[in-house]
Amino acid sequence: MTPRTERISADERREQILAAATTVFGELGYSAATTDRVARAAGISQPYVVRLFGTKEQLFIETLRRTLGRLLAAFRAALADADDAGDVAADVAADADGKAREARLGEAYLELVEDRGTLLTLLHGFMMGSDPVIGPVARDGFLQVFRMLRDEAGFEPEQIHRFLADGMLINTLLASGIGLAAKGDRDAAELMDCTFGSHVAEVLERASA
Amino acid sequence: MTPRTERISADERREQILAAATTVFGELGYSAATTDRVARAAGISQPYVVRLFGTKEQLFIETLRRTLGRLLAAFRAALADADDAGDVAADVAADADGKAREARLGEAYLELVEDRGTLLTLLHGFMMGSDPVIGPVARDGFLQVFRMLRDEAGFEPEQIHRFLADGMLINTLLASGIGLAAKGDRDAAELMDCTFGSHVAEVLERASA
DNA sequence: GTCTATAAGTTGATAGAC
DNA sequence: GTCTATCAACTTATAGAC
Repeated sequence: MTPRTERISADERREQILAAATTVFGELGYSAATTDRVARAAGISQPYVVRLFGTKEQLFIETLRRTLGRLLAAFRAALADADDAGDVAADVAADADGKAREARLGEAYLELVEDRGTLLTLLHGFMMGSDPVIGPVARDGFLQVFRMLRDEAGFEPEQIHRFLADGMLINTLLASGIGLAAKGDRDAAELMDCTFGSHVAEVLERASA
Repeated sequence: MTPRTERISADERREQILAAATTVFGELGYSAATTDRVARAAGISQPYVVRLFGTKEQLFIETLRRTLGRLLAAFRAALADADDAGDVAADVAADADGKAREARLGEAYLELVEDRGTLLTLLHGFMMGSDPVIGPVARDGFLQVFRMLRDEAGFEPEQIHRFLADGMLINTLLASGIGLAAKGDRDAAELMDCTFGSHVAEVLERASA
């Protein structure tokens, strides 16, 4: 007889819960999200979620850390790709090289963004700067991204500025649902088109769904 | 004998509550904020807040609308100033004129941002795009800003893009508390400096406090 | 115009069984 | 490794007095 819930290792279960938590926290934010929603999204009981992570706060922190880790990993993978491609034309000007890396990282970001929960969890984390325990985690993550852009991607200050600013605008358009609204609203469509080309606009529309 | 709470007109009281709500919603977000916190910030009882606004959701919507209205009003005032100044040199190239307006609006935004609650309330609103009743209000507000930049400020598409992107980055740096952290953290200071000049960085530091 | 009292619902967390 | 039962705290909203 199949048990109601399959017994799997604690590590697998934790990962499963963190994935579910990313969706739930992303959709509802930290305080509107409930451990019960996370539990049901993971297909287990609410007390078991608490048992495994101690507190809701701890669950969010681990979810946030995991998401930040994935973001950095995706960027690093994109950089590695960019380096490979760069070998072919190793002599191109450093400036063009920087642009190429920027494009690669941008693409990597868009791919991540297609998972709505991932990015919204990050955003919600950044919004909680005044929380004494979550705030430092979020800031630390942001600074890690900054250092990566500066030290590993070799971005110029102005490049960093633009990259981060565009990322935040994408986040906002996504979170507010303007990406989706663009289908039916003329101004929204024009806004999407003028802030980012039609390419990005399409990705955001898909991601909004 | 002075009554516990001074009796004032309902309109005055509503405005007072909305101001308090802006601070509380900004600091805690929609769902972590309680009607009790708002009441205490306004110096009245919790049931009275509910009595005047019907529901917490309605209170937030009115708070959000008021904040969006103030944002637009501040931008329009800045544009009026810019036009006055422009008269003196009415013959300058349209391009330079656009830049001047951009600078004015940027300054106006920074002034607003100095009230932490105002901007964070907006941000929280934008994050609630998937809420069936709050989402539309937030999107509508965003689009109003877009139309104002396009039709009243006469911004070029790329100008709109940059203006919005920079605004969102400022919001994030503020909300996450990196602006404040810059005082003690070398990387945070460099981040602030490289994304925005030292002028803006100083304002953001003040606003973070 | 404003309060006190309180009902009713939700949610995080604990205890203990299997 | 996972569940059921359940408590305690909190929060929105209502009723009714002043």
